[in-house]
Amino acid sequence: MSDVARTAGVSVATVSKVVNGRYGVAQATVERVQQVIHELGYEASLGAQSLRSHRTNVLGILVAEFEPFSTELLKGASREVAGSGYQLLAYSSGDGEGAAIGWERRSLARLSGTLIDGAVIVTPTVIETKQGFHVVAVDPHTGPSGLPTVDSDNFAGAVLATNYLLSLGHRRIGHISGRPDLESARLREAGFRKAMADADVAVDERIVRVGGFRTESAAGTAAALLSLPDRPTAIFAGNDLSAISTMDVARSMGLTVPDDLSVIGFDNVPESALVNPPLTTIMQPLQRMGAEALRLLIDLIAGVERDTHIRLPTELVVRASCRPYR
Amino acid sequence: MSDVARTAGVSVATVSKVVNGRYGVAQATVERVQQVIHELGYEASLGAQSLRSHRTNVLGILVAEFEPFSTELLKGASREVAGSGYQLLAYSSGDGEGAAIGWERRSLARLSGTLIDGAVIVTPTVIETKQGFHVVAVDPHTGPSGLPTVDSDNFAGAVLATNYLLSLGHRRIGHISGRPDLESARLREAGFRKAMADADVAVDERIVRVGGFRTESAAGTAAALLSLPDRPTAIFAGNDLSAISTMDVARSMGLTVPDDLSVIGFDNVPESALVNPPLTTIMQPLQRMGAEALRLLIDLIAGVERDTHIRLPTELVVRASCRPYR
DNA sequence: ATCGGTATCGATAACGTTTTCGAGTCACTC
DNA sequence: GAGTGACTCGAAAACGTTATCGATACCGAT
Repeated sequence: MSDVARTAGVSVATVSKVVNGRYGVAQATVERVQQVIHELGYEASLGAQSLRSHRTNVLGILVAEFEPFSTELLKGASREVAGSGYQLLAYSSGDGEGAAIGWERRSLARLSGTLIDGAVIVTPTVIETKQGFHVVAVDPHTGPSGLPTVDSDNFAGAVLATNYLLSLGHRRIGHISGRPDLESARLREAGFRKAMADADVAVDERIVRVGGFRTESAAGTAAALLSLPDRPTAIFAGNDLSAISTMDVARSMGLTVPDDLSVIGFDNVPESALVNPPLTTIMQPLQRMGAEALRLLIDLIAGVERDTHIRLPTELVVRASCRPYR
Repeated sequence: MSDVARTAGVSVATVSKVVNGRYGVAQATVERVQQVIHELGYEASLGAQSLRSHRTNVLGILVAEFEPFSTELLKGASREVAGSGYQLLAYSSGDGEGAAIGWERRSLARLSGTLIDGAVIVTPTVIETKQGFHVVAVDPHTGPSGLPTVDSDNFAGAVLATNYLLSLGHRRIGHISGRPDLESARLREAGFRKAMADADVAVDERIVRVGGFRTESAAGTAAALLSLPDRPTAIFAGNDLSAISTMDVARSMGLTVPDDLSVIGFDNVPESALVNPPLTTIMQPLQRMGAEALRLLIDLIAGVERDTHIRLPTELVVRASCRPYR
């Protein structure tokens, strides 16, 4: 900036005023300075700017890692931010495996006082919101709490999945649930039980087990379920990862999907369409969730009065991993 | 930070030393300060930190938008950054459509003096590298120039695609090329011509036309090609978007793919597996490109001597959009 | 000739850090 | 008991920007 000032023959203060379009600079000076800025390719330093003015027109989206789930959200957010006058900054603390819990608090502390005007946090655990700074949570571990939240209807989606299996004639339906500390996992299990109850089908507790939402842990659970003497004819997995893992295990045990076993997942990650057979699953509108979260954040900053909890509908996506019983 | 200093009964200078593990602080003091830091949940402000020290342990990845191409790169980069001691910050200028060219220069200027220690830039056009600051380009418009670069073997991939169509017996093969200002598009066309020449098949210039890599423009080109009296029996599209667009146009003209027309794409974006029929295409290892770019950047910063141009192999992915001629 | 008002600009403090360097304390040595 | 060195700590400057406020110049009016 001082380069620009020197070249244009003015002070840095004047350059700053020109950059920010403040009143009190002669028209001729404005043009001259802008010319020099253009020539030198000057661009304000984000760091210094925010340090002083606490306003950057940059919104943050904080994720533990850039995996399929969060990158889909990112796409949606990116589409929404275009033309809003904001820029988007995605930040990952990069501690592999999200090993260090509390990443969301630390990242937020690092970026909030400075750098960004507001943030979308993906699947946060604990969240104490510093006041005067706006935060939107997407799919938080604990379900909608005090924070403005965007999530999808996990309960209804689980009912959808279970009813689909029931409609195919399955009665002996197993469930591989997610991590018990996650609200979404609890809701999916609850939806499963509700649908079973409504259909007057008793749930056999021996075929409802924790799979933990991860490939390896789900594989263990699937193997246990499938080696029972009266194994389930269909399995509702808590997420697509678990479902895919279940199909692998089934194959390795000599079972073919969907002939010997129907499997349905949850999430509709891109991979679910690529596996063999393509996975029937419940879609969460991830991109739309990202877009809604960003819109909500922008509105909050602008002071718009609105509903601060958005729940988006889930949908059944029928592919080829389920088949009528018998 | 001054809060921490006051609570711990020391000066901010001492706190800074503790945070950065500098020598010259008594063991007892270190422990007391760390205790207070933990209690107050203090985290250094990225902005102020970089402003002063020009070292943040944060690497940037600059993209025009978060679309499938760049988010795949991002996944790869994210995996690579884990455990490296760096954090990852993805930045998008957010001018929809990349309308404003020069976004890469402006974003870089905004973040480089401060905030990030180095950057990966995705599909940049012009790039003047400020010295003392490390930049890696992924798939640059102009091909490998002075900058350290990661790209995939577009030429060999195009040869692969063309040879596949030839091996199916097609002779009348059309090509919908990309934007002429992109090196990758030029290389793909060149590969196409090379393969045709090697097979002693003449290229009919009327069925080689610019499609521009975008859905709408490619649709126009496809429509023109397919309404020729002697339309091609197979089309090699410059990228998957163009290929998908071509299939749509073919369908709307009453042609079925692959029976009446074979189509092959390039990129292997996730969407290509989801369309009907699933698209046969050439895979670029996007995630691996992201990972390689990040590794290269880290090495450059560390001063490791190494090759600064990485070209990754492409691969044929056979799905269902091509069929033998006759 | 003086004054008030307006338009324009620049000096300067502040934002939250890091780094340098000098000052203070203490134990030891001669 | 004074000098020496090692160890610990804090004052202050600097990074690049923005906001405040006072300085200057010029104009027209009294």
